[in-house]
Amino acid sequence: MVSKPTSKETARKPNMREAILAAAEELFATNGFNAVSVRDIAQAAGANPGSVTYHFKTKDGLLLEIYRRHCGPMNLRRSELLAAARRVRDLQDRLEAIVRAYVVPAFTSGSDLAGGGARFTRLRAVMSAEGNEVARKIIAQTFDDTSHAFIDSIHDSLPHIPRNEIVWRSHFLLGALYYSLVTPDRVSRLSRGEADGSDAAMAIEQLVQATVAAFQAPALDQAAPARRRPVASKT
Amino acid sequence: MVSKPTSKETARKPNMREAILAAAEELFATNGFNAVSVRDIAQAAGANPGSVTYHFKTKDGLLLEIYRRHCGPMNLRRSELLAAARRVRDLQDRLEAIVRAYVVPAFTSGSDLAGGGARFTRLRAVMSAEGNEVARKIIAQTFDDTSHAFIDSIHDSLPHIPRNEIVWRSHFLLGALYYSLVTPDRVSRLSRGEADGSDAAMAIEQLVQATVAAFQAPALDQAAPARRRPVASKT
DNA sequence: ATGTGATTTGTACTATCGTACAAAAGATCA
DNA sequence: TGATCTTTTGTACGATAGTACAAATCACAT
Repeated sequence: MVSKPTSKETARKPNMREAILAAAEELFATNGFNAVSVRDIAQAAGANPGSVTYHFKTKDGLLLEIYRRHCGPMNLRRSELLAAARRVRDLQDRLEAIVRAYVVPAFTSGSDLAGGGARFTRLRAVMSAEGNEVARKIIAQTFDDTSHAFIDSIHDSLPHIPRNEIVWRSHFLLGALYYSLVTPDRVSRLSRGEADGSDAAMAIEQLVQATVAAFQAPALDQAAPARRRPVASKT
Repeated sequence: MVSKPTSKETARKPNMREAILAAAEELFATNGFNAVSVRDIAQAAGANPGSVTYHFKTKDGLLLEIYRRHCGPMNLRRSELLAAARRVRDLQDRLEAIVRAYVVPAFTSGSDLAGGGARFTRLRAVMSAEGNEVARKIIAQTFDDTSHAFIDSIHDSLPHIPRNEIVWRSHFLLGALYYSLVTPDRVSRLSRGEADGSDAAMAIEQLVQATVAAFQAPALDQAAPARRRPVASKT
């Protein structure tokens, strides 16, 4: 009962549990939850199928543990970066810093987990698309607070934009962020090989630049209504 | 139960084949490909599992037929709207019209198929996230031409922006579009019920407004480099 | 009414799924 | 070393997956 260095320091020895988590993360993020079997995961981790059951009880439990592993550190990092961003004086700079505080942790490692940031964000994107229930629950109760904090901070920088519209634009930001991680090859393809969709640093810069401009767009109410002219629809 | 007059084609009578397609579309778009069984689809369509095999041979064949059904009409509609948009004189109006020509067919019906536009786009988003091979192939060879046409048209309206950056921003647009259809409830939640994420007309307007501004943002090269100051990172 | 081709049904087969569980192997310390 | 946990292995079980196929049913021209 004693003498087990309470799982905090076990990280040094080659750990089967960690290998399973990493393999599951990668496979889920690439192929979705249902397309990956417990046996696939075990094989990728060099483990026995029964070992997965032993450590995580069920497949859902494994997914849950992946989320638990990442949510805390990523949220913490975001909060720190957001706090720093809010201290920026210049309004334009502050807005950019806030957006960057939201984007950067999603692309880079959220903790000491090697390169797990982008992979975990990609996983979240896929689970979100599949309407995974386990993920839905834990995400709503983990990230909604942070999202509200970001929205409010952006609203402080852009008080003339209604909060609802900032919500929409934040939503677009998250969608763009997700999609950039899910299908980076499409960027390479459409640019005819001239851009690399897998270049995280470039993705961040492009995303921040585009998003800051999107946030700064005039609100819908305030957009000159005379200019609005819908394109002809056939039906 | 007699006498549905066989007007020329099979299109008029209540068709089991159509019911299966519609049910599959909805289920795939909501839960992903692997989470939905052929039996689920048959039950939702009020059909027999064997009927699915009869009409579409395999589950992949069913998915393929869904794509075939929608890709043509949606592409056609987009081309028409794009052609009209390109004729707009005012540059600002033209850019907005182009973006609208890209967005509107994704949200609304792409043909006579009832309300299928948004549903099919949601399906594409989910298949893209899951890395579905069948979808990947047909999408790349069906939509890439159209995407290039849009990118080139936008580039014509914004010649001072490098084409690569327009590719990035178009990519963000598609990501935002997808995500709006995949999790509209998140908009409702984060706006504390004040906005309805399922309001397609509102989503279109918000998306167009934000995206036009994003496209008009200065290029990365041209963004005043003195202003760029990364937020402090801890690691 | 009947024959014919198209469709629907019912069922069965094999593969693989998630999970359970007992036995083997390692690890830890008196 | 032997006793006691912890971890890994091997295997098995019931459920469900995709698909095949023969029989039943339907639509309709003759």
